[in-house]
Amino acid sequence: MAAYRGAMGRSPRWLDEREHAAWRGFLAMYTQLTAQLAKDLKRDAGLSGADYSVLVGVSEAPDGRIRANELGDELQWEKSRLSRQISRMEKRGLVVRDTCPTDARGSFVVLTDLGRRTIEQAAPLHVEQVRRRFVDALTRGQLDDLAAISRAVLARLDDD
Amino acid sequence: MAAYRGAMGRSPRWLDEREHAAWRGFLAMYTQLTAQLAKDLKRDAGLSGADYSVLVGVSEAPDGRIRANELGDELQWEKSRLSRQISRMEKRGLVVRDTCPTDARGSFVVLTDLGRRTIEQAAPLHVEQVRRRFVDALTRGQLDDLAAISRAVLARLDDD
DNA sequence: CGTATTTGGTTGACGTGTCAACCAGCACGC
DNA sequence: GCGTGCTGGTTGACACGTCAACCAAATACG
Repeated sequence: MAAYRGAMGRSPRWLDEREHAAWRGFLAMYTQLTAQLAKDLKRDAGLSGADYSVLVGVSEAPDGRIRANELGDELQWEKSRLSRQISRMEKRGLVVRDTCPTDARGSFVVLTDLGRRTIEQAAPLHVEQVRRRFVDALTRGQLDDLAAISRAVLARLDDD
Repeated sequence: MAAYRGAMGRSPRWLDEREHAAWRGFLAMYTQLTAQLAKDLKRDAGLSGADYSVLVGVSEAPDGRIRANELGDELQWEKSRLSRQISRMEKRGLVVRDTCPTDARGSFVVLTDLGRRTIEQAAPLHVEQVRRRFVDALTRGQLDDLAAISRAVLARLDDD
């Protein structure tokens, strides 16, 4: 979603220099930052970002078990997305599915030993990379600025 | 790439509250913002974000023609990604490929009439949505803050 | 109670992205 | 000129995501 500067007939309010710099910079920064972090994570722990998110979600739940349902809410993922991701991770032995005794439709996602070892090894490395590539590049003030910016945009999205 | 708060043995420097808020907020904001903009774009113009970027890149080039090569550099895309994207767009009649007279290996991507009509219709609508959902949610100061933050992170990435 | 609706989850079809292998053509050095 | 390597691009295999259709179990409600 790059910007467009071509000809147009009486267009709406175009982006001025300041707005354009913010928007393009933001997009480029996110894209490159997450691409680099994904590479780091793959190299250091053999995980994709999706793998990592799921392992974090499951490992934080009591006993390393969580209803697929809840995990989906927490990650804000569509159910089909979660289902496919869990299938892939199950094949690799990181998690297993378990039936839910109180709701026959539902299922639990359960961390395996391998899954736990994997996330416990991956998490500190990942955090270190986030720090190196993101947190440490910014001042405390900038971190607060960014948090405020994020809140403002999210609030706007919620309004609509 | 959510954060991890589980147990760990003498981990590296964990993220404190401020850092965590900035990082999680940033990720959530980007994810939701771009998801919404993608929906807008699909609904308003039948385009994906990738379609839009390509159409912008091609339409800005003289005569609506650009070397695949250059387009890839501009978008920072891998060549295989661009190749597949162009194939899909060619099927839909938005662009066509053309051979390059001065380098038999190379090819041009050329905007069709449909492609031009499409981007000229889509661009103002898209910009309006970016304004609504992003630019107008922030103050001028915040736009400048975000641009500075982006520069800082990108500079850090470049160093490594 | 019995039917209607909602909820939890899987799957098929397909769009999209990456990596590695591959091929052809250019460019450089001797 | 002619290897040798670099560049431009495509493709196969696979990871990942969405949408819509589907199924079964739970729940709501007359």
